[in-house]
Amino acid sequence: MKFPKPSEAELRILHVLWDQGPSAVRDVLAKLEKTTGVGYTTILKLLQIMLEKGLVERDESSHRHVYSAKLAREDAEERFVDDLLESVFNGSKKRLVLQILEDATSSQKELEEIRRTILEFEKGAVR
Amino acid sequence: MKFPKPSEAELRILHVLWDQGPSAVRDVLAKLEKTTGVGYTTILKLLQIMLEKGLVERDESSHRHVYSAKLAREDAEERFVDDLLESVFNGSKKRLVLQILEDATSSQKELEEIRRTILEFEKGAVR
DNA sequence: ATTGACTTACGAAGAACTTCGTAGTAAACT
DNA sequence: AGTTTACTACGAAGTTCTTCGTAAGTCAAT
Repeated sequence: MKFPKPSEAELRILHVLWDQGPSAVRDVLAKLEKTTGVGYTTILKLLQIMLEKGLVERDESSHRHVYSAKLAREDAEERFVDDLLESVFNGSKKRLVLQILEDATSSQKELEEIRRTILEFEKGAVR
Repeated sequence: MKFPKPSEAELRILHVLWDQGPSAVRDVLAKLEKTTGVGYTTILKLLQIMLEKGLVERDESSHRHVYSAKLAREDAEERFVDDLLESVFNGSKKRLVLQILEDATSSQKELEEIRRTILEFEKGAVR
């Protein structure tokens, strides 16, 4: 277990770093202040904490520090999925997938998309 | 949004109530003390808090209170999946399913199981 | 009826998370 | 150069979560 699980607020910041690439505090704030209403120093503090945890790294060569995600999107996704599987579905991927399919908000279009995804995956991923 | 999202410890207790049905504190403890090493009053306190939140209800007719889950397993599963979709996968079920398939711990057997699950679902669920 | 075991209620402490205010420092601008 | 603006660092407060200790109530069995 290399990385700690990012908290909700940390995850919001990681999304920005994944989407925009290396960013200064103000760049992250620009993306989050509308949706979260959070202040500048909050983002700063969170990034500092994330730095300590190893979730991000920073470039201090200029006065305006630039942060980038050290935890890859894929790895974070896998970590969250594994945790959900363990804590909610007793490790059963089958039951998790079924729950996704049965989700009240599932549209016909989504279902078709998921079906195609699985077909393509099986075609490409021979193990 | 009727129910608050159960915390980790609350979820562990809900699993016991889902599996065993209505249970007293001691019954829950019996199932959890080996795995979590947690004490009696911890379970008691958690159940009291869960009662306040509406996650469980209790029968006080006897001195030994009996708790039962008010939040259904299905509803909890849906809630957790929806939250994960929102917070990690930007609402994309396709990407979540893909992540499950790509999960490092996926065995051939599991993949086959998931494929069958989807086929069966599509057969049964015409919309 | 006293003791002992079991139970509930309550408070409190420690940890993690989230947020912000304040102070100090660097950069930019007139 | 002096002032304004932008940035970092740090501390602290409020919240939730998890845990347990202690006190008080109930019940059964001697």
